[in-house]
Amino acid sequence: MPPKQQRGEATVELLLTSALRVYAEAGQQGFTVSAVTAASKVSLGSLYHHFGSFDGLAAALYIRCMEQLFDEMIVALQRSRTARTGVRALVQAYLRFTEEHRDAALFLHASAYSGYLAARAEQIKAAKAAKLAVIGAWMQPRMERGEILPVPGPLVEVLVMGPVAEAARRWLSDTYELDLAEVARILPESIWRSLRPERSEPCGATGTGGGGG
Amino acid sequence: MPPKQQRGEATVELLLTSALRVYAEAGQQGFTVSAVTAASKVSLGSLYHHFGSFDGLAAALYIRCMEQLFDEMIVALQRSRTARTGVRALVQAYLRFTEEHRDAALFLHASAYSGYLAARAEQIKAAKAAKLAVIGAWMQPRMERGEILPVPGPLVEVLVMGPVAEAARRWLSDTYELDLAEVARILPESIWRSLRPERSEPCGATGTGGGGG
DNA sequence: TGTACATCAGTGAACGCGCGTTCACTGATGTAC
DNA sequence: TGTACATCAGTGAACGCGCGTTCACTGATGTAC
Repeated sequence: MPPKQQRGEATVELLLTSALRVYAEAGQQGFTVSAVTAASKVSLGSLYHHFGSFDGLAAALYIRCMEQLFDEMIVALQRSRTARTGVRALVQAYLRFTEEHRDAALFLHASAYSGYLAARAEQIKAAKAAKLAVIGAWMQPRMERGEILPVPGPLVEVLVMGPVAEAARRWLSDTYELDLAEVARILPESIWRSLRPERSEPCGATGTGGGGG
Repeated sequence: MPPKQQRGEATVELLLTSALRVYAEAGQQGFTVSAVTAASKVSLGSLYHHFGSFDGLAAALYIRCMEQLFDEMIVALQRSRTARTGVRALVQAYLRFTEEHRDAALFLHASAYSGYLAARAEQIKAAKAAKLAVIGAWMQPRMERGEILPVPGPLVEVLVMGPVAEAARRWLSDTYELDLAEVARILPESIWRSLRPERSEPCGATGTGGGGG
């Protein structure tokens, strides 16, 4: 249900932005229709006109944040040539997004099991798959060329996204003191170490077999 | 507020067990006081007598599951001698717990941002810190001996728990097809590769300049 | 250009439901003498 | 051992609140002739 008039677009934008702010400021428990209408000054009926339900709004917000994160990772990835620089770029893009869009990152992490996504799980899965396919297309030839350890596909994702996501979660939670700049310095290479092929030469040599670019 | 009579203990146990089942079967949205009292056949007043509030019950359940997971990891860790076998044991214990106590693992992951823990954040943090201290005590001398890459403390946690947690989340979500047995075969060594010191052999020198201790 | 009409966008009072919580109470258990 | 009393454990009807949602409506925009 995309809006068909300009003012509709503006209202949708205002609602999503306000919803994210409400979530960031009031948390899961304070994330309610009335809080969003109060924060946005948009009327209740207008919210329902555009999103059909509160879950609908939440799902739309989730998809928007998710695609934004993926798009930034994809841009970073496609600037890279070797497997190593690609993996490092993915990790750095994720961390940069987390820092620059704290509220969106928090919403993404916190929504994972939140129930309001359950009804639209298929839609969300499809949106995610579309973005993952782009990343997969970049990775696949490099895996085939042996620039990445021959590990089953899903495990590559686990090894890359696992540590970054965990670092992001901890930074977002305030409970742990985590210096994101330090994480950005160390983590990309640490993650790459878990993925790079073992050295086959006697010793030294080009390491990743890359050198290119 | 620990129960002072045996039948009290039994009721508490029954409530926690039922709550976990309710969560597993009905999800976040179906996780309500009335669902728990219905499932456990314990009266509402009795629930409040023991836990004070519904959040109190949820927090108690969270702590119980969390400590169970940590305890299994700690047992596995303390059977190990080298840094490598220790890290592998931690990872494997986590995966085993996930498979054997699916409901508890799900509850742990899903509760992370759930709001009902917010009020007791301090208590939970303390309980977690107590367990982490045990793991830390095991790790520290080995880090000092250079058996683990000299990476800042919190990042070791991120590198170990990140991929395991991500794999667990994916297995729990049913959305991805992930063979937990395969994960258990590959992940421990992959994670170890991100933590082990670089080979210091013939040509490479000590790499990070660590060695110390 | 003016008018008529359809559709889109926005409004806000009202509603019903189910949630977490309270409370006055009964029954069981433990303990003191 | 028996009795009296305090505390713990358990009960379930009742309550109030705030949630998501509905709906009859007005106003704005776009379009056809």
